[in-house]
Amino acid sequence: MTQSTIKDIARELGISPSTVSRALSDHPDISINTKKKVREWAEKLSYQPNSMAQNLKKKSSNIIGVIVPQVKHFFFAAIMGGITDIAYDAGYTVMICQSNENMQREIINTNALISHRVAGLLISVSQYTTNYEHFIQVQQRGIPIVFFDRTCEEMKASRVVVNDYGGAFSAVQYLIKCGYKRIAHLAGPEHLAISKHRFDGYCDALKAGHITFDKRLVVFGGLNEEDGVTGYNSLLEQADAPEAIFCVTDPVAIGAFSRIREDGFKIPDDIALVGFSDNPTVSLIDPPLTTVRQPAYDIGKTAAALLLEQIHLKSKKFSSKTITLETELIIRKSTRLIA
Amino acid sequence: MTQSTIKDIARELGISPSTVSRALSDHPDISINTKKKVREWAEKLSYQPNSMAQNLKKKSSNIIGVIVPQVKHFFFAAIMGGITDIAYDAGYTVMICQSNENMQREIINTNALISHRVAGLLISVSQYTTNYEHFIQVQQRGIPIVFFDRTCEEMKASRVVVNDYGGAFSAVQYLIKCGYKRIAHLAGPEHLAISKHRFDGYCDALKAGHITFDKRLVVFGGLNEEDGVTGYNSLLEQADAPEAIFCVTDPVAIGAFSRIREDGFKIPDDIALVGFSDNPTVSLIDPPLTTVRQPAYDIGKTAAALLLEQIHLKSKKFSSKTITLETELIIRKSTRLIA
DNA sequence: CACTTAATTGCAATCGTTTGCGGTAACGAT
DNA sequence: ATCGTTACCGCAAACGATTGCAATTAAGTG
Repeated sequence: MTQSTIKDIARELGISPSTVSRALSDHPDISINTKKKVREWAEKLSYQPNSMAQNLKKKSSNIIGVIVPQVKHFFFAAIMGGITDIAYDAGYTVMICQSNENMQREIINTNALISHRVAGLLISVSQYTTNYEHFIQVQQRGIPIVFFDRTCEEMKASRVVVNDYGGAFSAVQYLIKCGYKRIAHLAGPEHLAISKHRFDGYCDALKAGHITFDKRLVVFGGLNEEDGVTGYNSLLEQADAPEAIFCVTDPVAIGAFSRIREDGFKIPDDIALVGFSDNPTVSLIDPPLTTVRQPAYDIGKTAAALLLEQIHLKSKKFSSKTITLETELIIRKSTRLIA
Repeated sequence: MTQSTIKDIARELGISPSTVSRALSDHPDISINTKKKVREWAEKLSYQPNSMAQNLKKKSSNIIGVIVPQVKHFFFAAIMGGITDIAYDAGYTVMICQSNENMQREIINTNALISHRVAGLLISVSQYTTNYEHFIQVQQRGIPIVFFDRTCEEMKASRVVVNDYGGAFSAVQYLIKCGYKRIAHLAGPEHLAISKHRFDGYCDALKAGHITFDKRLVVFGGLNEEDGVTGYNSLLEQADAPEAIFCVTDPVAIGAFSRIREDGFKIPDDIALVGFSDNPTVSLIDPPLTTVRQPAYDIGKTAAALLLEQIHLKSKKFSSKTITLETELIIRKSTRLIA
C-alpha cells in the first residue's frame, strides 16, 4: 500500500533513522553488520528513497525542466530524445512541458517548473513569445537556463543553435548555382532569431550571386505545415510563381509541397523547393526534398550537457556560452540544374 | 539568488509562517488586511511555493510519470502531446523517461519515478521487456498505472489500446478484396500484445477469405524501420516475393518500402504495401501508403484522463478498465485492385 | 464589571531525509 | 583504577509548507 520509509526500516531493526540513512549511504561510522541488516530490510520492504524529502533537504533537485512548443514535431521529439538520454546518464529526470506556441502557457509552465525547483531549464521558445519576463525571473532565481533552437537573443544566457545563417546561405547559393533566379523565401516569424538568421543567409546569398532582392518574393509567417500553404498562397498573390522556394523549415516546405502538387505543378521542373531540418519524412517524399540538415538529436544532447555543466558549476563561473552546431546541405531531387 | 519562502514573507511582515500559508490559500481565518499584505509581498519576492515541500507534506505529488520506448517516433511523440495537454489542464506536470527499448533502463526509470513519488504512471513497454516485476512493484505501492499501446496483458491493470485486431483484419480483408492472394505479414515481437492481435487479425482475415495460412509468409521481428528491411530480406529468403505485405507498423512499412524500391520493384504494381498507424510521413511518400489509422493524440489524452481518474479515486474503487479506441483503414495508392 | 463569543494569529508537530555533534561501551595502556 | 582511543550509534535540528489546537484580543451581552 503505502511506501516504506527509512523510519520503517529503523523501527523494524530497533535502531535510529539516522543510522539507517548512514547505512544506506555507506557511511564509515556504521558497522558492516548493521549495514547488512539495513540493506536486507531495505530490499525486503523494497524501499525507494523519497526524492522530495531528499531534495528538500539538499535544497536542490535532480530534475531538469524542458519547455518546447510541440513535442509531436519530429525536430523537437528528436531533441527530447537527446535530452533524456543525457539526463538519464547523469542521474537526472526530465520534466517536460509544451507551450503549444502559446506564451501564456509558456509562463505557467515556467512557474510550474520553478515550483518543482528544477535544477535547470531547457527552453525552445514559442513562436509567439514576445515578452521574456518569465525567463528573466528564472535567471534571477539563480536557475541555470539554456535555450536551444528558438533562442532568446535579448537575454544573456547560454544557447545551443545551429548555423542557421550558413545553412540558409549555402542552400540559396546552391539554388543560384543551379541557375535559378527568382528565388522566393517562406520565412518564419520576424522576431525569431532562427527566422532572422535564415533570412539573412538568404539575402546575403542573393547578394553574393548578384541577384537583386525582391521583397515580393519573401513572406514572413509561421514555422509549421499550415504556414507553408498559407505562405505559398500569399506568395502567389504578390507576384508570379517563383522558380524556386527556400523554406524556413521542413514542415513549411511540406505544406508548400502539398499545395504545389494540388496546383498540378511539377517539382523541380516547374518549381524547386528547399527545406530546413532534414526531417525523416522529406527524404521519402517524391521527389525527395533538398534540405539543410540540422542534427536534432545532438542539439538535445549538447543543450542538456551544457545545462548540466552549468548546474554543476553552481553559478560560480557564470559564463554563458553559445554553442553552434554545423548544418549540412543535403541535395536531393526537389532541385535541379536548369538552363 | 536563492528562492524566497513562506518564512521570508513572514519575517518581512513580522507575522508567522502559518499565517502566511493560510493567507496565500485564502483561509477564512485570516483578515483581508493581512491577506493583502501577504499577497503583495509574495508578488514582490516573486514567491513560488516549493512543490517538494508541499508534496512531502501532502504525501502525494502532482507529477505523472511516463515511460515510452522512444520519444522520437511520431506515434509516441503525438501521444506525449496528448498526455501533456491533459496533464496541463489538470494542474499536473509530466516526467518523461525513455526506455530505448531496453528493459534494464525501463526498470531504472520506473524506480526513479517511484522515488519522485509520482501520482501515477503511464507506460508503453519496451519491446524487449519480458519480465514485469518492476510494474507489479508499482501496483503494490498503490501507485495507479495505465498501460497504453504496448500493454502488459499479464497484469491486472488499466489499459488504453486501439482495436489492433480489427484494424489488421480490415486491412487484410481489403487486400483480399483487391484480389491479392499471397499476402505476407511483417509482424512484431511475438510476446507483444499488439503484435499478437494484429497477427490474429491477419490470420482470421485470411481464413475468412479462404486463403490458407502459409507460415513462410510471416516473419516476426521488431517494430521499427530497420526491422522493415531485415524483415523483408528474410521474407525473400523463405519464399518468392509475395503479392502484398501487411506490416505491423508504419515504420516497418517504410523500411520495407525503401528496400523494395532499392530492388527496383514498383508499388503497388509489383507488390502492395500496407502499414499501421498513419504517421504523417506515409501520406506523403510516393505512392502514399494504405494504412490503418490509430488516433495517437487521443490515445495519450485518454490514457492520461484514465490515469487521473484513478488517481482521484484514491484506490477506493480499483476497477481496472480497458479502453479500446477504434482504428480506421485509410486506403491510398500503395494497394490497388488487381485481376 | 464579569463573562461569553467571535475574529485573528501563533505554536508546534509533521511529512522523509540528512548531518553535526555528543554519547556510550569496550578495549588496551598506564 | 584511571584515562584515552576507537568504533558505533542516537539526538535533534533542519529543509518548506501545512494544520490542529491553543492563545490572544476585541467586541458584545447580561
